[in-house]
Amino acid sequence: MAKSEEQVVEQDRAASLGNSVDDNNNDDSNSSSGSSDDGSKSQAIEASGGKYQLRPRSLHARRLCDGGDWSFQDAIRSKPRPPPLSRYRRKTANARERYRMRQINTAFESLRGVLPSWVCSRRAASDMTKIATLRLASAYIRSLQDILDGNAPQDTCSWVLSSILQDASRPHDDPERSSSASKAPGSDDACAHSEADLVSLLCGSSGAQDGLESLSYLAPMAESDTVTLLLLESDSHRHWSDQHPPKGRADRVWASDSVLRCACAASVVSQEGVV
DNA sequence: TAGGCCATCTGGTCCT
DNA sequence: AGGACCAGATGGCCTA
Repeated sequence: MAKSEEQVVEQDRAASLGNSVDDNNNDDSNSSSGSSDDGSKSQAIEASGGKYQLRPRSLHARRLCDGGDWSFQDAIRSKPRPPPLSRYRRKTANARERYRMRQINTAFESLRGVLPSWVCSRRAASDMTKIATLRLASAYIRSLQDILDGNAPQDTCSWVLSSILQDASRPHDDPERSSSASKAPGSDDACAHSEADLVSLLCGSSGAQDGLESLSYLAPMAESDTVTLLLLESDSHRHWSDQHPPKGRADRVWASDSVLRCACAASVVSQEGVV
């Protein structure tokens, strides 16, 4: 026989009563009840080289750590804890939460779908995490904005574009391309010669706040890989830019894909400390 | 084995 | 009251 909702509520409440405010705190219960308020603050242990911090587990210590100066006891008294949800409502809430998260994941999939393939091409599919997707999309949007605003490094781009276009016209999932990009460069003298030119061009065109900084969180790419990627058969492509000088906004937008690749490469080069 | 990413559960808060 | 949103906790899976 099914339990009545009241019974379930009672059961849940009884279960929750075992959890005081400091439930699941076993380590710092002493500090929260003792006189070590200063110590609780210091319990925000630095971890992972300062990238993140460990917060105290007890609410009391956490309030102190977060800088609140209100009375914890007063807060407890003035705002009684609401009863836990019934089992039915808990289940429905869980289902809603799952649905909400599915929607979020669907949105992430859509976002990955609208990103140009080359933006993600250097990443394995498994590397397109949510945070990576957001960062790439953010960089992509900012770079598009730069192009529309005319802030893109066009001199640089017009030179580099020619070496990019064939790559852009290839199938995006060409395994050879990624392997060639990761291949150890340096065997080609022409590449080695052009590398300095490229770097100087990229450095000269990437000002301190030219928008390329927005790409700084792209996946790190070795300078040698960047140059190898950009200089693939550059001579044969140079003819293209001669025959197709940028005319208007449409052309610029049309070339945005390649311009962005240039911007990404420039960003990566500067990120590698070449500048 | 540590660390990253993810899905899920859960409680708190705010809004309608 | 119930739903939406958020953040913390937890465990599983994968990879270096």
